[in-house]
Amino acid sequence: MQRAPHHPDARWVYAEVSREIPGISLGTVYRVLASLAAEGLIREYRQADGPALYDANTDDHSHIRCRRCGRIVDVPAVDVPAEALEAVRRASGFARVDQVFLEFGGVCDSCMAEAEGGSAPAGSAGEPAFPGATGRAGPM
Amino acid sequence: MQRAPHHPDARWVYAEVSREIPGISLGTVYRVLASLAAEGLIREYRQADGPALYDANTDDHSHIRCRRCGRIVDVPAVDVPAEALEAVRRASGFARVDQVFLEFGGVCDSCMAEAEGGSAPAGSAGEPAFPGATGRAGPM
DNA sequence: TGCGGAATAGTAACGATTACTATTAAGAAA
DNA sequence: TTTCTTAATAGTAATCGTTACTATTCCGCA
Repeated sequence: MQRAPHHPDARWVYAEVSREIPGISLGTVYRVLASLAAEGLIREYRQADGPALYDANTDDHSHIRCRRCGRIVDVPAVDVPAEALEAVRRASGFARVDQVFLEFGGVCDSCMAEAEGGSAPAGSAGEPAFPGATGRAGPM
Repeated sequence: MQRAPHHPDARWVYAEVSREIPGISLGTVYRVLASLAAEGLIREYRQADGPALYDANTDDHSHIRCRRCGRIVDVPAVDVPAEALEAVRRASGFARVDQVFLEFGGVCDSCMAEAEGGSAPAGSAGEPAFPGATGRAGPM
C-alpha cells in the first residue's frame, strides 16, 4: 500500500500483491483491505460509481476529482466551522451532527490543456455532467 | 416524483408507477429518471453504497444522513467560501475547481432516543466510535 | 394499409462486492 | 510425532444496482 501510486482500488492491489503471493485471491485482498481500514491504517474511500479506493494517507484531507479523466488528488482538509454544523443540526432536527464529507470537482491541468489545444470544442461543451459523489452544495 | 416521500430510489418509483402503468419495466424507470435528471427536473443523488436516490427538490441543498438508520434529510446549502476553493485549486494544481460535494453525517433524533431509552446498552456501545467532532473532511 | 421511428418490455450482461464452503496451514495438546 | 482445533484462505457462487441489448409494440403519416 505504501508504494501505491495514488489511490488504488482492490483490483490494483490484487494485481500488485499477486506478484509476490501468486495464489492470493481477490476475496482475501478485499478482506485484508477492510481490516486494515477498520484498524485505521488505511482509509477506504467509496465512490458513488466505480470501485472503492484505498488511501494510505490517513491524515485529515479531502479529495478533488477531475470530471474529465477521473483523476483524484489529495488536498489539505478544509475546515467546516462549528456554527455551520450547528446550523445543519438545527435545520435537520438531528440529535447529533458530527461528520462532514467533503469533496471537490473540477478539471485537472492536463485535461484542460488537452481541451484547449486539442480537437475538442474549446469553450466548455462536450463535458459530461459529473454524477459522482454524494451531496452537493455551493458553486457549480 | 412530486409525491415521493423523501428520497426515493428507482425501485420505489418503479413500484409506485407500476400501480398506474402496470406493465412498465424497471429499465424504463431508470431511463426516464435519467432523462429527467439530465433535464434538471430532478436531481440524481448517487450513494457510495446502496442505490441512487432521486430528489424532486432541485434547489441548492445538502443532505445529512443518519449513520444508524440511513435516513436522509435535506438541509440548506452550506456555503464554501471562494477562498477555500482557491486554496484547493492551488494545492491540487487543477486548472478549475468549480464543484463542491458536501454531505453531513450524524444520528437522527429517533435513533438517538432509541439508543438512549431502548434496549441497547445505554452508554455508547453499539455505536461506532466517533471520528473528530468538528468533522472530518472527505468521505469515510 | 403499409411504413418508418421512437419508446418500451423483458432479459441478459456487467462490475463491484460479499457470502459461502471446502481446503489448507499452523499451532497446541497429548 | 500424531492428533485435534482453530484460523486463514482460495475459489467460486451469489447478490445488488445498473446498463446494454433485442425483439416487440405503438403511433403518426402517407
